[in-house]
Amino acid sequence: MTSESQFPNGGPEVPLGFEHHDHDHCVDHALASVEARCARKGLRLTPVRRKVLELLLQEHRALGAYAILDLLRDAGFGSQPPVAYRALDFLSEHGFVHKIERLNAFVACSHPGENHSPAFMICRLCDAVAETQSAPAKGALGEAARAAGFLIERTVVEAEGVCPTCVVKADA
Amino acid sequence: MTSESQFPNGGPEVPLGFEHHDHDHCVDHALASVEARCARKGLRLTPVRRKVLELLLQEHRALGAYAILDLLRDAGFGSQPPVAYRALDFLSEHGFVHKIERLNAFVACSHPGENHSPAFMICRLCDAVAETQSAPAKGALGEAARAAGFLIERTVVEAEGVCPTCVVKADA
DNA sequence: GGCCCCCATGTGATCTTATAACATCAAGTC
DNA sequence: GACTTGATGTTATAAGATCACATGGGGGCC
Repeated sequence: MTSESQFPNGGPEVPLGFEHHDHDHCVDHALASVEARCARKGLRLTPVRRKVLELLLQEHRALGAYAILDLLRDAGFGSQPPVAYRALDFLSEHGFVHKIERLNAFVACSHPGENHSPAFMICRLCDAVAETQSAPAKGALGEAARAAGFLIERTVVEAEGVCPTCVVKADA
Repeated sequence: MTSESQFPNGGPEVPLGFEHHDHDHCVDHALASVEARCARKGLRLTPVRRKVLELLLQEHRALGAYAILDLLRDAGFGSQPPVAYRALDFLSEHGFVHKIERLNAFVACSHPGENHSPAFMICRLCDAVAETQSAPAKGALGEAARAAGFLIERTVVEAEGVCPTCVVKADA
């Protein structure tokens, strides 16, 4: 089931960053990096948590919690919602995955550093998601917050639109 | 039920804009303004739609679709989810209400103009929501989008944190 | 007037997403 | 070896959203 569910939106040609890359390498690299960070910070990257991260890295797109749960079941883990949600809670609490609020779905973090306020570009045609950086506190929003006395702790920044690949397709 | 459900998060003192104001006046004004805009654009502000907008203006905070549905039922309208969702679809399509993705909830638009990309500040302690403007396409996000060839059509910008009132309370 | 079409509304059923509550279990501490 | 803590597993249920189909009201048209 894993394999035929992998690219429901038209093929692998528009992965997370809107570009091709050496995927196996990037998965391994990301996993290793997260393992190292967990070791350093004394976090327990247990089998379920590691598997969820690995699945998200492998699929390289936003997955709903229940899609993840299906994959977990296939991999021999528990198959009840809390299993997936707890792993996702842990991973997103520590910045290893992000929730895409607009899609009620999750992606592996594709950004190197630790502290970052991610921003996402979501293609409404193929559902591809790319992560980038934002600095919302620096713009109009930050100004409004300061003026109002509002303390920003976290920001959700998601742009919806059309990814480069789908722009080309639409023109054709 | 309408009245006791009105301020479940600690009282009316921190409404939409984190500040006091003449609420009756602001509701009437907003309703009239939306009516005028609908008339001008040939949009049908039907009784259900008008009621939903009025409820959101009156409560002056983010309400979930089912909370709205309860209020609609109390007001004698249909009580099945599509009733609320259809009205909300209409209202948000035309920018009269906004969905807060982070809360799966809806607020009446508190911004005058027609074309705007709203941004929100959400207090995690009292759930108050304030609307402001953002220009996400101008900052780091816009730059990344241009570089990637991504066409931004719409943005979700939501800041989570602590509102001025709750900052004071927390200090005390 | 009578007909038709469009759009909005109402309703039942269903689907998706998320959490509550409680039992078990393994690792670490004293 | 008993005790605590955090992770996992399972059942049940809450909360959010949509599908499919029936009804009904208001224009335009003849």
